[in-house]
Amino acid sequence: MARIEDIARELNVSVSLVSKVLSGRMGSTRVSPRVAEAIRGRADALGYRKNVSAAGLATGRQHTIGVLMHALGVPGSGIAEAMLHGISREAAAHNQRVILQFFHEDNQMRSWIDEVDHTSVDGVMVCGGMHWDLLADYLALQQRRVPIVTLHDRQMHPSIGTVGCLQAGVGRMAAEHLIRCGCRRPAIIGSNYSQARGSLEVLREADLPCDPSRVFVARGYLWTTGEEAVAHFASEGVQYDGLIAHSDQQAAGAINALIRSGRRVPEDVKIIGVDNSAACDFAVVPLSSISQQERTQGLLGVRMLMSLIENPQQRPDPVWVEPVLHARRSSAAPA
Amino acid sequence: MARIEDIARELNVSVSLVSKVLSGRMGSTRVSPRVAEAIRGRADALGYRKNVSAAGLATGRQHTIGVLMHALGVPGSGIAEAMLHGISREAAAHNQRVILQFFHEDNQMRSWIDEVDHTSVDGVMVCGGMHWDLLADYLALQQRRVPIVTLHDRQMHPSIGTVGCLQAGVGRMAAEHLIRCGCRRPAIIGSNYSQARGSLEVLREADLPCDPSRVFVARGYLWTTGEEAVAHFASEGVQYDGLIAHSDQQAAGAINALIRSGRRVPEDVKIIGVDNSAACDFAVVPLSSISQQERTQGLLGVRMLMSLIENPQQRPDPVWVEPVLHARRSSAAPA
DNA sequence: CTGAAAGCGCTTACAG
DNA sequence: CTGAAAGCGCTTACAG
Repeated sequence: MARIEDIARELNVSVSLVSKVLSGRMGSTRVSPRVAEAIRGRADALGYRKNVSAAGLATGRQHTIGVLMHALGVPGSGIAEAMLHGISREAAAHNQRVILQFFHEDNQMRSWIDEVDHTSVDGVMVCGGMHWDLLADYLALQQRRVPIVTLHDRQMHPSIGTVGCLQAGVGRMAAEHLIRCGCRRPAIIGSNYSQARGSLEVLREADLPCDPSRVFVARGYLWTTGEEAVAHFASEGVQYDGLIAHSDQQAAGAINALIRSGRRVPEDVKIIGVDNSAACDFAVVPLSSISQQERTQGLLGVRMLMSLIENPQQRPDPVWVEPVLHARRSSAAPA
Repeated sequence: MARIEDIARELNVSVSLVSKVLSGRMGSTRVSPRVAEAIRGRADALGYRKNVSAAGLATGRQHTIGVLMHALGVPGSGIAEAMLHGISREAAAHNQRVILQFFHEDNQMRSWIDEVDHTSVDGVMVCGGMHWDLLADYLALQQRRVPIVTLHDRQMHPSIGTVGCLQAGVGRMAAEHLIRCGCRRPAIIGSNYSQARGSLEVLREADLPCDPSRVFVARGYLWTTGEEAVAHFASEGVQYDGLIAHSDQQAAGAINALIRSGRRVPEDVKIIGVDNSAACDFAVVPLSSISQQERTQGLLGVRMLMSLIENPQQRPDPVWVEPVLHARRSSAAPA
């Protein structure tokens, strides 16, 4: 509960000087090292801690960023947590606190944003599902001088900073990998349009079958959709020697269904998922997967946001992280 | 950027009155509904947002709680995220912001705590691994008038509020379940001492084999320890018809190893894990598991912390949530 | 009952 | 160069 004033009084120096020394912002002021040392020593001895509200009120900087996480990732994927780890660590490196709020509905998010301005956070980061309905709210927030960075796979607006991973690239990587492993007729569990498009492009370029019948359009990323896809392709008589899933859960569900129907993975069908979740390693057949580097996204997102906070006029180009392939046995070529 | 003063001036009322109306704390003051309405209307029209730093400085309440998360849960378990969801939602219900920081080492945590006092957060919640080394820091934080609640499975100190799940109870539940499913000779993958003890108690009470040789002491909760346990019991010649694991990853690793060695789950060996993670549903053999209700823990933790913030003198009794059994095929009794 | 005024603890432009 | 003083925007005890 010691205040700057207490230190100043005890040391017979001005409050200004103590403030300047303790905040490290000396301006044009000069102090003898002796005095500076005395001030710091006294602060320590008194257990002085800066009152962040008072400092924030005076400077207008809160040293706080808001993180809004909109239901991200399939349960167990661990991607939301990875992103938060990246954000948390990088924010700490920039001496920023992180205010976290999870959301399930647009309206919760809208009312949170509506209450916020530059006196509560220095900037805002939005993670998870992209919601065009919220664009107007994001822009309104910017008007209130709160810079915003989204961690999405598309840039919603030129004035909104974005870090993400291009989904078409993920889809391309999956298809290229299966082809490299010897697949000639991969099928696709298509939950993500851009990923599916990327995969189909690669198949077309390689002169492999790529008609729409080879894509099972799923509504979601859960393991059940993987089972459904296997059943669907069977009932439609679609032949395939590879399966591109859009989540690891999906891929796991598909593996289970295939094994149950007597097919072998990877001998008969090679499979690859997305998320590189922990379960890839301990699946019956260790699962090949593609990581979108969520942790790195979080880190780069914070950097971009900090740079926007320093210089609000910028319109930074979107940053796209490269997906990373993790090949495991589910896609292994015959030995 | 509108301030209370702007509203007051436009409406020709006092700043005090506007503050009282907008904060809803009228004290002994009375306003006509007409004036109150006018004030609120003007605030809306001007896009007024309370400056939380100024309010915090004046009242001493920050409407913010700090959440320190110390590497919690095996990757993919989803328990850290569940806990955060519970915390985030309940904090919002109490109109509190959540400041989140992840930690990997004691010292990071120590220095965070050391910088904090009641002018930056109203209270602190500690989740994840229990670190006795930090007890002194927690108590020092309390001295600085910051109440603290830990989400641990033991109470570290009578003055520290605690919400958790008693590990012996988890162990008991696992053993009781396997016995109910027909196991007469369960073995244990013992990563958690208290859980193992609980299971052994139940075995002893049921007059089933419970000598130490039936516990494989593992160092960690990853799937590899599950494989190691199966190999260990095989090489030691330990016979078992049930396997109690202390994480789902472990259980999954064990299932894989058992299947590879030609044993059937659940026919030859019944297995149960802990965490009730998403992967339980899409494992080759859907995995029975025990949930420690992390989401509920988070919720109750916030409630306890809020109550400590209102009334710092309390020494609330620890709250232990009941573990919840989720039976799946891996432990199914013969049909 | 009402509102002017002091105060929360810091920062910094600027008078001396 | 230095430090007194004003100011950040809110809250609330208390003088009238």
